[in-house]
Amino acid sequence: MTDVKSRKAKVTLQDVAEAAGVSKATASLALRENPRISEPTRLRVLEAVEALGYVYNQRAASLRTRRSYTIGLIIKDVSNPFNAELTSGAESQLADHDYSLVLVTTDDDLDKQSRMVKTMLERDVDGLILSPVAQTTPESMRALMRFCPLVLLIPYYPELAADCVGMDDENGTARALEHLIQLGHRRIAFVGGFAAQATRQRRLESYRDTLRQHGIAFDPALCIASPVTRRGGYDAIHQLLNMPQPPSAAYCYSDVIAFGVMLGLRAAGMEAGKDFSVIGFDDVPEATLWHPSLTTVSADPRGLGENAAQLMLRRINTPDAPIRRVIMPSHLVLRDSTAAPVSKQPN
Amino acid sequence: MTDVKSRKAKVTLQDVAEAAGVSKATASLALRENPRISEPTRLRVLEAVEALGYVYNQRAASLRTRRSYTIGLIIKDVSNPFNAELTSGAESQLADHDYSLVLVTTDDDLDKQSRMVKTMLERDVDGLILSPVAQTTPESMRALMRFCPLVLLIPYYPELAADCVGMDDENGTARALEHLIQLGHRRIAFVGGFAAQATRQRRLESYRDTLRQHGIAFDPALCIASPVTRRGGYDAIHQLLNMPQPPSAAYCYSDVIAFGVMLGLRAAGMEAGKDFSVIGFDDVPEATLWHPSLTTVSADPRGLGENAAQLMLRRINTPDAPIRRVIMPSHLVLRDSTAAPVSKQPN
DNA sequence: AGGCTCGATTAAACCGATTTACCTGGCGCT
DNA sequence: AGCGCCAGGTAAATCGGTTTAATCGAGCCT
Repeated sequence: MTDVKSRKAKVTLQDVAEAAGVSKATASLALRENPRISEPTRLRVLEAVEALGYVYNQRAASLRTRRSYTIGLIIKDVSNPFNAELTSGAESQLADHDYSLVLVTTDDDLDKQSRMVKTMLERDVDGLILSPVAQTTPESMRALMRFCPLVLLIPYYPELAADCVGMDDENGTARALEHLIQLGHRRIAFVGGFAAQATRQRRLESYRDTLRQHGIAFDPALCIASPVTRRGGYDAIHQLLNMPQPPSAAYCYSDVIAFGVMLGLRAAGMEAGKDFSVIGFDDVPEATLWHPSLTTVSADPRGLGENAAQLMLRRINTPDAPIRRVIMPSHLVLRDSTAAPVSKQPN
Repeated sequence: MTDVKSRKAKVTLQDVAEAAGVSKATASLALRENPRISEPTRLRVLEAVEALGYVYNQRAASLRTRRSYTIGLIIKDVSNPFNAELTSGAESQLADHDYSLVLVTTDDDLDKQSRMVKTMLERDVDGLILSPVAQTTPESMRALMRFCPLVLLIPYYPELAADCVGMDDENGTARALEHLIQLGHRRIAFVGGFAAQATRQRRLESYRDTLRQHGIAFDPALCIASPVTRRGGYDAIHQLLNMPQPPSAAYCYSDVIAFGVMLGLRAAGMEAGKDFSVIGFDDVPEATLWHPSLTTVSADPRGLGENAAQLMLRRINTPDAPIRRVIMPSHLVLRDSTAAPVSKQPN
């Protein structure tokens, strides 16, 4: 129980070995519970550890073992609740397996992403979980994979042989639109996101397909691109309501957009779930809290993070395993922001 | 531009040195831009780096330099928006100074906290930013400080000589209550949190003081302890409304509690901002979105995280600097969840 | 020519662990 | 007694950098 005041006094394995009257090698093996070390000596070492207040230096060890037990998570921004949940899921999953999470954000900037990837590689993480910014090229990802195991987070590259976890955009979108169509809606807007986003492209396609299957013509004027922010949704709905033939419902690229749409509706004297129907995507915790609560496609962000972590651990433990793409099922959560259209619009 | 397929082929500084026809020492010094190395050789080294695709191994270097450029952040849970913002602030601040953030969560469990602290120490972080769980003892913190620089996150220990960043609970609380009193409220509840929480103690004290200053008697029956969850607020308001002399307003320990209270009011056929006044604490992003939007004490979680990171960097760079306690100013944000009481209650 | 200085470079120690290959003493067996 | 074997330990190499002290050659001066 040495109560040294100074912070400098780092106790090393060497010190422990000396205190226990054994060699450094023995001390190391004893701590790793190697059977070659007899029980009595192991106990002596353990005592010395206790007495000196030794703390194991994982960093030093990793130099030899070539395992840092550290995974990098690169996302655009933690404050977004979807990403916060995702991070939470990944962190807890990794912690359960004695891995640590080092978190960096890119602010959706390709340049910063490159810098951060470099930093992570220099930090010698055992793997990288990456939610790439929109402009990321498949080539750069391929290059990255030569340096460390990689799990891709949402926008997946079909041409890239990489583990990844995404969402079932198609099914989610189809369910959402079928719900609206069933309620009687015919003019349904698609709101938010930009054309460059792969995820949006997939959803947009499903949107189109589903409409077609139900004999509804696709009207490009009803597709509004916008930043993925509340403001984006707010402005988009404003634009839509001012059309000569406005829609009666909106399928939104994300909950955040949907919130903006709902605010915009209120500002226009309308109410979601009464005069207009709104569906989001993600099911962030806020979705249940809004008034009216938001009907949305549930994407289970936490599960996404957990799965990404699991894929990573699997890859690390069996590097030659076949690549796996996990598609998280998504389903429609019915709440109060959707209703039949206010009539007046014939079948 | 060697396009080796195998991932194993780690290029080391030694390889670079050989390729550039210099010694390992020279290569190292060249990369660190040491003036002792002549420009021509430095360029040769740089070329070799490029040609071989060398990536610097910060981990190996840290063994000698004794700097890992890594800070541990230990919080209870990332999915809580307040903590997500805080994390975001800390991360971006650290990234600006080439430090990385390793994130771990405790789930508000003392045991897990101990394990995580140990893990972080073994990972040899340069410092620890810790938001301690309620039962944490000052002694354990003091012990921890012997191992690495420490910045404490909210519940601050007056008896502990540690850098910390907290919020101005007193001022925020006083403003909130004065606002309610000004509106005409006399029976004002204090809702949420548990007696063990230091933060709650401070706010409760300010609550009491402010009431006294305005000649209002303190009624312990109006103070309801509860878990810091929506459910906690929901149940608490239920209990309060069933009192013989129910309050007309509630000052809540956190926004989350306040949301629960508002839900509870609605369930009881009442509406915040009309039949009852509600004030929260934290100003999480959701607060503006609720209907009615929540009057709350703004605590700037992102700023909190940024300040914590700054304190940490300062401590690392000047270990002997006097300890600093940053109190983030908090102010009342007036929104729609407060109004004059429904009369009937005389002065 | 010899002595000095100085700038550029390098050999070798070091950081704190892991791990391999070798050593040693005691025991059982013939 | 002699031999082999084994359990229990240890010396030394290793991981990939940094840093210190030493080396080396060239130029300058007298």
